[in-house]
Amino acid sequence: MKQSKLFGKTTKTVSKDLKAPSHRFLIQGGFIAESVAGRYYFLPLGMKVRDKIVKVIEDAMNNSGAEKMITPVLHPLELWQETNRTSTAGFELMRLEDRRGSEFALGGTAEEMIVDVVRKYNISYKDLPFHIYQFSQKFRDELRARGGLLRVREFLMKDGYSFHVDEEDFKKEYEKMRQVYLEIFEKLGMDAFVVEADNGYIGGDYCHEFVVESENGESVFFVSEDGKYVAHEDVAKFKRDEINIDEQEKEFEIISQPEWVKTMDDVAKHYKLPTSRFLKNVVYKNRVSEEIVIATIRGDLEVNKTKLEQVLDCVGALEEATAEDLEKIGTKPGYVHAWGHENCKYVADLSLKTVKNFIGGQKEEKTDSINVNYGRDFEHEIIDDIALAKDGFLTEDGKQKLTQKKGIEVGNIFQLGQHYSSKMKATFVDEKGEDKFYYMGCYGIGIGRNMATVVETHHDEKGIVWPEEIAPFKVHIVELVSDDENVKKTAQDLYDELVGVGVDVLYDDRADLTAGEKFADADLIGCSYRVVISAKTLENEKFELKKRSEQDVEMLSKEDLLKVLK
RNA sequence: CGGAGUGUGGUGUAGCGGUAGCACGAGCGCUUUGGGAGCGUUUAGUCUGGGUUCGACUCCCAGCACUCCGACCA
Repeated sequence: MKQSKLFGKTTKTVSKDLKAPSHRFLIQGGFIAESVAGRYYFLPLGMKVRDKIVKVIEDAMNNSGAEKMITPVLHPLELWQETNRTSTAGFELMRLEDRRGSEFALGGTAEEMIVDVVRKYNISYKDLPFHIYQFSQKFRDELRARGGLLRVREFLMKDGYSFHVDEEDFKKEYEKMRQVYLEIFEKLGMDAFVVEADNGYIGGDYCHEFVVESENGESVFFVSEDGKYVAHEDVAKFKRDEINIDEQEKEFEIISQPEWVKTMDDVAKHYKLPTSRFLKNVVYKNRVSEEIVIATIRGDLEVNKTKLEQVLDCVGALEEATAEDLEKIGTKPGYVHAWGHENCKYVADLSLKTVKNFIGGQKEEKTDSINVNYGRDFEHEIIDDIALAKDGFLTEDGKQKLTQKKGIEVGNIFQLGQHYSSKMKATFVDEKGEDKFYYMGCYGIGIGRNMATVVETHHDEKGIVWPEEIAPFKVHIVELVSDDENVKKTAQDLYDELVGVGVDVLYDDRADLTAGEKFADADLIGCSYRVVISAKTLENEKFELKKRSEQDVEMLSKEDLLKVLK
């Protein structure tokens, strides 16, 4: 490709609003352009990279035995109604209607479509297992897009779905995909953590996220010292330290307490005790059932809403309660009791068993209760793990420290079980001639997000340093403008020769640009090798070669140069 | 969806209740050519709709868009 003909330009300045390096460099380098928030044009340069990432994934999938296909982008809404995901899907579905009044969802994930196509055929256990996948544009009505390609409303995703006779067979595929995914991310130049995660609205029992550590990531997860336990904050288990478990239980009392004592900090100050000695109530409302949920937890811990939803089996349904909600159960913010409210559900965190003689739980304007003991003075019908883990907490067995990390979720694999096949009555015939529901898994990778994540992890102050596998071009020939006609001819000859043997080359043939501008662009775009041809290099009949990832330049004869680049 | 903020040439920005300025880019001419070069010249702008005012880019209201925080989120 000749750079003079390349559509899309680099820019010297870019809005300071673009904080994520991937966002800034991809825009500045002319890889992508914003249409509206969360929707991007991929310019020719960005398309080159995207195609290469697609190729890496496609090759890996095909090698694993999966088969590529494609579903329509418009999904009949009835399918989503079959699985009851029109309202419960965590993301708002984008809906539309054709002029005959048929309703569709713009695909955001494709479980229903795939199950639907599979159930159109009479399939025997002999046909199983199989794994079908696609690359397709996904639409998600994200409330807030951010960070350029890191979180968007429309993006290319590889999503695969495997079908099995039972869990045992499925597990082989799950394990295989875990390896395939790790190899894909390695080829893309990234080290991914395999993180136990929450299933969310996809359904099923367990799943893993592949997370690349990064400052600009949104996934928070924990890693044990030996690296064997890696879990997302929404599922991370940890040991609650025993605060004063040996203390003797004292007599329950209601005592007076100054009116200024309102927050957790206030009580800690007033009683001169750590916040772990107090009871805390966090109130939620189930937006589907309207039920009020009161989560009671040790004062120094926080409730993890996702864990709470898992415990109550109401994924995505909880929201913070408002003052009006509290009124309905006869109280107001700051005066929620740990027992006694009618028409609401109480859930306790395991931490309530680590403290004797809690303070709090029955706060009124001028009084509160002290020496409150869980199990003696109050007890909730549910006690479970609903607390947020924090950096430095111990693993469940108490043997290792957990380190908190932040990263970008670049892919994930899900166990779906018979969640979809049973809801959609998708069956195969087993060896006894009986209809059985498929046992399923699904596997996703967002292409644009991977592209952004590569930039997040492969850049310096001047621009992107693409891994060779997915660099837009392997070689960037930079011809420095000169009176010497020979410079142009030498550059053109080298370009023709490399292109002739199938090397991917970008040739900066632009006239009237200074060396500085050309070098700055080359650094920004980030091709793996830069070859400079100028009057100076020609003096010795040499070519200057520099790897983008290294500082030093080499002067090579054409023969040696071709050996490196071919 | 709640809170905050911002909207000025293609891009990045300044400014003021009274003629809208700078830089980059783009076009042309000349010069220059190893880290975003110089001179001259041309080009192009106050988000939309109302209101206040003699006069609004500026103040007020509404809408839209974008950014940030929260909520939400394979």
